[in-house]
Amino acid sequence: MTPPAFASVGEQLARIRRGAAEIIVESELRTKLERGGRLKVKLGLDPTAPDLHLGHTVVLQKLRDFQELGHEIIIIIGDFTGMIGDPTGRSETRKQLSRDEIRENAETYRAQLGRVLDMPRARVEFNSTWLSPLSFADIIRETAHMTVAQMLQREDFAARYASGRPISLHEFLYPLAQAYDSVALGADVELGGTDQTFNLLLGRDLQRAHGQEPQVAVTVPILEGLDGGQKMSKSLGNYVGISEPAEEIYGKIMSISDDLMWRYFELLTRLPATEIDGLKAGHPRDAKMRLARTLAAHYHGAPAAAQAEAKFVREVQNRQVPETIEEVRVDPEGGEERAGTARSRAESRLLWWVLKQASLAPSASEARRLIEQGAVDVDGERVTDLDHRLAPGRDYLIRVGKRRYKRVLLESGKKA
RNA sequence: GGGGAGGUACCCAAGUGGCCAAAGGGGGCAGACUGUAAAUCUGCUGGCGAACGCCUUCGGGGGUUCAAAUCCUCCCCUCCCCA
Repeated sequence: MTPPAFASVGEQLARIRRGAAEIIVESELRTKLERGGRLKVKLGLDPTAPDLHLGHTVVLQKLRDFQELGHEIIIIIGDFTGMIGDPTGRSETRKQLSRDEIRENAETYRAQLGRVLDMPRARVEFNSTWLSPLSFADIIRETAHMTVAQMLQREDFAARYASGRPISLHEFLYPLAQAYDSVALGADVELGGTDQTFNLLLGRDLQRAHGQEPQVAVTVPILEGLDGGQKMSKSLGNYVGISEPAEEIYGKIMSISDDLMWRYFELLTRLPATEIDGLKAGHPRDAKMRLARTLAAHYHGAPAAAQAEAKFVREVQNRQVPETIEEVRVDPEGGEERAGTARSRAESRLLWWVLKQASLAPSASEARRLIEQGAVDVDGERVTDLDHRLAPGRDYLIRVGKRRYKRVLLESGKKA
């Protein structure tokens, strides 16, 4: 495949700048572009979390920009560094992944990355390729290029050090390993979130130490999660995965705050500014629907997005009962035996017990709380009576909370 | 090596013999309000066929006591200061 002819340096820079947080150093980037060759543009990915979410797509879109500008993009699967774990404040050493797990995760990555990048034209590397052969002596030589004071410039190290929380020595090696990747590749540009700034800069230092021209660091903003506060991450549960069904993406986007919505418009879509301004003038709900539709369509196509929207309007805005509801069979004889209580079972079962059996509540206590708080509907009727019983031999439409429906068939219990 | 401070529920953090299933905050869940908004207000937030009660839970193991998050003891882990 022939790469498209390079756009002018000015156009390229404009494209790269858009949505970027920082370019360090922009004049160096200009120089590199002016030479006219394909730049090696690197992005490192952590192999332990192969489920990409919208937060990841911010930087991936930027990588896509470089790709469309004709440069060589290189995805580094951090299979070696993955065993260290990037110290993000949580002091947790990760377990080493097996070869098979890594291979499997890499495949998952490839499939998911394909939703944003042109994978046939992308280069994928595993950093174990050059990191595992390093000897202890090699590593010592590399560590000699950095100082503790330098490490403590990194914000989360500094914060932990200041507040007396532990910093394991090996955590210092993560940025070093990442920097070494840049050396091994001779990277011209490295991308990352702003939280990666330190690591990217260390790459520059290490490249210099190896007599290479330092890479340019291009950072993108960190996307806030659905809660609008912390960054989007799987472990915080405030994320939208790009592999999620269109209706999930749609629904999750509709639940974000208005403030956050504009942020998402800016970082996740490529809508022209004028169009966004137009949306700001209208009803925020409509703007949010537009955002939800746009993102759902991006990963699942326009038809699926339209369907998701229709479903949302029907079930959520118009509060209609969903068309498809999970059905659960509950055996009235189920559960643990308890002396003296078996008699009443066959005739009827307490609602809270049924909720637990149908997995509508994790425990009987929780089920009771939900009933007491008015969160439970049976066949459209709110039930707040803890003693409410259901007769076996028929099914019930039970709703818990705003949107959790299940059709529960309480069996007759006359088996054998 | 010496000295000091700590490890409490999902997270932070009170509690230093019974009134402790353990204050307060965050988070979460639910209700009200809505645009499934957000914000706000209110309630709930270990488990067990209610309440009463019982069981499990205050780093881990032993022990003292009628009674232990709290006292003793050994062990594990973290941080600070000095060397």
